[in-house]
Amino acid sequence: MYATTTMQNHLLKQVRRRELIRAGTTVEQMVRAIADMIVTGQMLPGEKLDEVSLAARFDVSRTPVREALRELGAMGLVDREPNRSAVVTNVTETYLHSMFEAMAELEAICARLSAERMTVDERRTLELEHKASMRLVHTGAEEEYAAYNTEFHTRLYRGAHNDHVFEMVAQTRARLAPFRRAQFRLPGRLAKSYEEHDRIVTAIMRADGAGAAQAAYCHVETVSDASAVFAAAGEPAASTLPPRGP
Amino acid sequence: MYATTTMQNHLLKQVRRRELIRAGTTVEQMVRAIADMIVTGQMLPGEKLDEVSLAARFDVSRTPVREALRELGAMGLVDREPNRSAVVTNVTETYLHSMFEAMAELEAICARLSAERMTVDERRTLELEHKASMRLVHTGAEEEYAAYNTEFHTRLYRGAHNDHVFEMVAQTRARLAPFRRAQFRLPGRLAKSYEEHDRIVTAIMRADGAGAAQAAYCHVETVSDASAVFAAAGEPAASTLPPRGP
DNA sequence: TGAGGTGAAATTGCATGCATTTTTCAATAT
DNA sequence: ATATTGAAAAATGCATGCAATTTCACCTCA
Repeated sequence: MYATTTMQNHLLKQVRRRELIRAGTTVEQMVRAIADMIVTGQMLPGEKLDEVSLAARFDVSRTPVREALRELGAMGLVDREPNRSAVVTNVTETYLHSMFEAMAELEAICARLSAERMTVDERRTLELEHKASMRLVHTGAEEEYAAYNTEFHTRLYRGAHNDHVFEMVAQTRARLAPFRRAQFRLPGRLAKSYEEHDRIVTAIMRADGAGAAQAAYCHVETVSDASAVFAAAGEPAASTLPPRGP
Repeated sequence: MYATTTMQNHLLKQVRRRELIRAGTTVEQMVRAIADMIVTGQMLPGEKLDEVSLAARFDVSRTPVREALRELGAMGLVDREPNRSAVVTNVTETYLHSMFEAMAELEAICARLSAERMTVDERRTLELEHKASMRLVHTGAEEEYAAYNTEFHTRLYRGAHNDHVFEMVAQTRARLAPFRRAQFRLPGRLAKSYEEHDRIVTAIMRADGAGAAQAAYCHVETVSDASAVFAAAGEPAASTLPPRGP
């Protein structure tokens, strides 16, 4: 299937090795590549990931492919069942709801801790970049704003100064990614997002932990509502968080 | 190394298959077995897990062993680096602290949600079992109380009715397990634990979410302090959570 | 037309083997 | 005595091959 002679394989391996000097082992690279395809929507929930195709695609044998899939399974990005192909995780509406709710709780924690712990530098950067993002809102630069938005939230997660919380929130965010695509396509979403960020930033600058938590919780709530959310392969899933703060 | 003829292998496989009917694939079984050894302290942080030994021990080839190790790595129970043996995760004091803090936050969330969402049955069971546990405190049955304690907390996690939060808290608990052994060996710890449980249960029965969260946060805080906590291979790590509720 | 059965092809699960990297340990130098 | 080096031993990374399971097209029969 991967029809190359031993000789050729060795040559290929040498070539690949050089590319990978700054990219870790084959498996790590594959995990990143596949995770990225899932998170960015190049692979959709429900899509099959068969080992032979992936092996051909990455020009490796099935062994590293299987290890990558196992890791992706542990990360929650793909579902695996014995003797079945791995599948991009497609969660039930109930589970999706639980992830959004958990995300709101986690963001609230990060916002609260950020309000209490961010360094002067972190606060300054947060506020500066936040204000700069207004330009993107005015020009309606959806793509750019989406990128900025990711940075903004990552700053919150880092600002909490808790590595384990950071891991959890990053993992939850990755698993949620396939289901929150195109959230900035909705009209007026950019401006609303900016305003919500503003409430969070203001509270953090005041070291108002409770206020920051409340604002962050509500922010995720509206993202949860605004997101183009699909439960099972294109089936729309209404999903509203309970109307409380933490 | 695994010196068996093909013939013998097939026979062994048949035998194993029967044992595994209710245990999933070889890899899944190994993941459970190894995770259990780590969580229960049969393997200590820093201990090496070499593939050949594990293969011999479970009487399989290295291929499934490698997959199991990769999954355990993704779960955070072992550390893996390229071309190195896997090692039972041994975290820094700082990271350990961040896990305990995260645990406190997660328990607080579960307690709050439990107070708001537990069914009548769940509340009744929680209270009944809690009261029954007083007997164990009086008789000083440490082992039994530890088992009950696990059940108690699992009930809280379930009572939150949020599957993703449940997953996160379960994973955090598993990763913390190697570092919190023997927490009930300290004199008076059983009685104190019971009292703290009592505050949580009382708040939940009153549907007092904030009170339950506060009580749960403090409970983890004292567990964090009381735990025999070791950062790097036997090095004691003082670890106190900040003196706040969520 | 559709439900159910059948066998070949496709796919997964695991064993084995080879190349490469790390580890070990003794010999030598400082 | 400690540090250094270098080659043998051991361990990991990945390719390949075979058995077992699943999938799917096709056929049969109601």
